Amino acid sequence: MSPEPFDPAQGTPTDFIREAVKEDLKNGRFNYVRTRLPPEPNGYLHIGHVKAFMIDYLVAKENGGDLVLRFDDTNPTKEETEFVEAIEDDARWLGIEWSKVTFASDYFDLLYEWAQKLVLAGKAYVDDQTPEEVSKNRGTLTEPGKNSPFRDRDVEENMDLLERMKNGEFPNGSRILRAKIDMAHPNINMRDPAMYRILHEHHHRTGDKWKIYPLYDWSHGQNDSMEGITHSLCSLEYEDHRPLYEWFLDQLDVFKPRQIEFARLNLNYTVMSKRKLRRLVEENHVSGWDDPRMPTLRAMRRRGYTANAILDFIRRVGVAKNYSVSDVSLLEACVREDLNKTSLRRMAVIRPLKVVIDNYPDDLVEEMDAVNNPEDPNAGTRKVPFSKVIYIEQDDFRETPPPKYYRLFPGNEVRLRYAYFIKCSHVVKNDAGEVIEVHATYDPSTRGGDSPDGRKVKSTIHWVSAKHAKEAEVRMYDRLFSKENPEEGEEGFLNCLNPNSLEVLNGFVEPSLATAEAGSRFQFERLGYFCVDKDSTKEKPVFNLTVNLKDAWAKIEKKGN
RNA sequence: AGGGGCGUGGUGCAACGGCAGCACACCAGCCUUUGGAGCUGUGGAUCUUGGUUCGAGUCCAGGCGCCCCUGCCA
Repeated sequence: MSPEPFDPAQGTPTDFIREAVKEDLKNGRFNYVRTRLPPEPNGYLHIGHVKAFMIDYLVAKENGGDLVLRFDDTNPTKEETEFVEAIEDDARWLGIEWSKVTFASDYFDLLYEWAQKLVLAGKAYVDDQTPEEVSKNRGTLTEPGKNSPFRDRDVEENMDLLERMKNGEFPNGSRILRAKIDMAHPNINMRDPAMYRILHEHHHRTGDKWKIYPLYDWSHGQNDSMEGITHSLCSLEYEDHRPLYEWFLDQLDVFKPRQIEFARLNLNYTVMSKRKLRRLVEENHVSGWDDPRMPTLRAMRRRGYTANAILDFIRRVGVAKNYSVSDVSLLEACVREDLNKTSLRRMAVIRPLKVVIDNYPDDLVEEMDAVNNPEDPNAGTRKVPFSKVIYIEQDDFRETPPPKYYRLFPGNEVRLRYAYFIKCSHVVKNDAGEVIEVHATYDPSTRGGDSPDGRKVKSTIHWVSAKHAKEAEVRMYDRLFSKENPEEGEEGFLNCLNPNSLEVLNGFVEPSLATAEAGSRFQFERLGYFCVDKDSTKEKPVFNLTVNLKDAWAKIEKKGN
């Protein structure tokens, strides 16, 4: 019943990173493998992170190495403890294992000593230029920068100034510590990059101890070295930073990990940047970080996605250096494949239409045997009550059937799943001319769904007994954006929100669903996979659409038009 | 324009000088007590030009296109 645990060794294709790591082991560059997960604790994990996480985790695991979960908390103005917990929780849910949890801030003291070493060696200096001057003197893509007038300060003065920066003697922004490299370097990251900035801010771990905080370039590689990370795997935009990563380590003459870059995950019909996701939440386009339409792990969990399905998707997407945008339909296919094997089937009618079976006894109730999961015989069967008045799906009835429509219409016979053949006799309409009630007759000899005379029907439809059904709220989700690439344009993504991304329906579910617990998953036959939401109550269960079933009829109908 | 990368069906990824393949999507059919699932099949790609080679997606040279880089963000 429970999904099989994810086996990294199974079917994980090789890629250029795995090959590079193997090569490093073979030629002795390293004799073990250790990677690191470097989330910044300033937001929730989204599916894009999963790709990076799995590369880090599996590369370590496949080579008998380990993974360090290191929070990159070098910027106290943006980071919060709340996210640390959430990130760990999501990562655990994915099945990722790490040997220890660390923080960049654990190394602030040692990192400061290393900075002093560089100052002493004449490789770093305190710059008093304003941020504007620093920026202006950096030059442009095509023009070299200009040396700072403070670049040639002597070592003693630099040491003194750095210490006083640390002690909080100077205001924010008044000075920075910079590496002394080359202001004319064609790679702008090498034009005397900043190492420390002054920030009189409270830090979620170190409190008020520090008045200066390291920048990413100065922190990350040094932390990698301190932790004995062999392979620092990151996304493409850090390729330009690799020369700097290596420069610091070379100057320091310390253990030197290897940085390798790969293309991050992008998904169509989705935005992935933290800033944009935050706007969706803050401007109430969604109900929160765990709104099931969001690409965050919290949201996907709530929606009913399994870790297995997400991991399978990541595996199938692969790893390369091409900028790429993956198709959400692949993700959906992975979810269907996983859920198809494991989900219990239930009947639910989400857009109800009343059907009265005129020749069925008024007070009779029969218990029909229904299969729980045709993909899994061990899932057994259950009883579903049947009676004279039932609900069927509005889509399953047409007064005038279009071509190729096999479902119920006047004069046509269909099978009620696990129950009887019924034939539509007539309809009842309201003043507006809408069909509000369908009348039918049943064939008592077809109990269970087969006719003794061998008569066939072309369609089987699902139903619930009106008398026994439980009312339920069903939240139907669709893509949050109506454009394949909502990211293009700054404001663009808010202009292409799909107005129909959430539709709340009130339907009826079979009685066995009345007590389903939050988080449990079912297939509603012929509709899709659904997950019980945390908003569910005993009085009114709430179901989230995880993903719909493939709908062949919808395709036929669409083509007809 | 300077630097760093990347160009293989619609999408994502393979092919490591030797028959361009896989998955999803698409299309057609079979089967079906889910128009689900499953099964079978079709179509469709090496950015371009030249070179090396018996043989080039792969190696070389030029061109073209796309992405990233001028935070005291990561």
